[in-house]
Amino acid sequence: MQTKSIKREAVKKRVILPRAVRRQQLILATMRCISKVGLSSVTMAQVTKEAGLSRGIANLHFERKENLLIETLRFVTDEYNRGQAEILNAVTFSSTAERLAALMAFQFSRSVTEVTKMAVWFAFYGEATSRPTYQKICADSDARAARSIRALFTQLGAAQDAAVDVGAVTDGYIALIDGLWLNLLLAPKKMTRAKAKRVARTFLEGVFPSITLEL
Amino acid sequence: MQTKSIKREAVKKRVILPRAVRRQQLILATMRCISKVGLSSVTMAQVTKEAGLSRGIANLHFERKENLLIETLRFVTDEYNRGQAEILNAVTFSSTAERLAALMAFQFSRSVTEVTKMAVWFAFYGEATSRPTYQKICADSDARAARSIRALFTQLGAAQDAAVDVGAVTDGYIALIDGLWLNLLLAPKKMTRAKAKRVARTFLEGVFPSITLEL
DNA sequence: GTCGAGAATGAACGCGGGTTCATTCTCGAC
DNA sequence: GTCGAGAATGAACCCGCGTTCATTCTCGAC
Repeated sequence: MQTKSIKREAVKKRVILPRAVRRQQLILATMRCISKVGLSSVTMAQVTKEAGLSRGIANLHFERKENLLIETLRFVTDEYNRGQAEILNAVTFSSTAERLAALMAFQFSRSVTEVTKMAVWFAFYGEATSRPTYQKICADSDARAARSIRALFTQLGAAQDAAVDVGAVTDGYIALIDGLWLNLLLAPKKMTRAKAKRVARTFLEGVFPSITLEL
Repeated sequence: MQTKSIKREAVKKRVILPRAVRRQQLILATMRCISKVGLSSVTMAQVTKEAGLSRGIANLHFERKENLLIETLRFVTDEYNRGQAEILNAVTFSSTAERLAALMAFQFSRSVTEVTKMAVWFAFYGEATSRPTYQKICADSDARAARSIRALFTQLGAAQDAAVDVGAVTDGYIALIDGLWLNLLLAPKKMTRAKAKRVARTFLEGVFPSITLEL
């Protein structure tokens, strides 16, 4: 007799999916919401709606809102660190300069500089001062990133004629990238990915005079 | 007969002060609160308590919470821009290099890098993506700062042997300072004001080889 | 002194948001 | 097919926060 299915449009069939899938759906929805309305006014209702799921599901998979936020931050930092590590550990580069060029290309790639990700990144940075958990995640991520970049710069420094303060250059390069990302986010009309790359190159050619960077 | 004043400790006498004073008290209290609990969880109750005033006073002087927050952001950016302009417009410097050194000293002075101020600064940056008003205030402040720094660097560039991409160097310097501030805020144990200054100097000496910066 | 303007107070209100949980639904085991 | 475990739902609850406003207090004008 097909009673229910006749002329019933948009019948929402309940779907059951693995925990990991649900968690990722919610994390991605959270990122979109943060970049849309800001960390300080994201609500659970918005996130679950954005994910196309029911009200209570976030609590089912993350217990508390705070956990969802923390996992979102971790998701973004982990993804970045994986990408960076992939380049810095790859064995396929024929020169250090080439590896460095690849790093910069990655740091200013569309994928990394996507508003959705950078908005999340800086939203949490902005709250890190008052939230030890955020601060720790950010600091750990930064430290990991710094260590491998420092190694790269040590190689580059050894190939120079004059002595280079590798520590200062590493700190400076990382700060420069952070600052450029911030600019990219706050004034996208004034700062572009191409311009940012040129700025970074100018800096590197300044401190490593004998380098040649093809981008 | 002195009825009331005998043995009455902590008698709260109601004090009436000019509007401007009250506003500033509230703004300063807001800054302390933001750096303590974060922009996303500041409450009016906290702010007024921190200011040692009554519950309703913030609404009396600012109407809505949002206005208080906006004025707080403006307060911080204005103060910074006034300080920077003072150095960049001063007529007392005998050389451009000297003026630049003064700028750096200011940018990493105790007063500017105070947690209370930087936490506020980055808290609003973090929300700027989703709040046009914040974004505009930040962008305007940045633009003003950039213009005068660019003028300074144009002078420095003209004194160099080789051609310098002044636009790129200006953008880079500003990004570098922002990034160093962020580091100072997030990892104060790893980055110090002295170290940050050294990093900035390394960068400048790289792009302006013939400069000498005494700090 | 008296009076009025308006600054300051804080109790009370209403709404919006996180969280809970009874209920419904799905799917694999048997 | 039947059953049970547990995934998913969303209405309901409750608390906390921004905002309001009747009331109190201060101070300058006269």
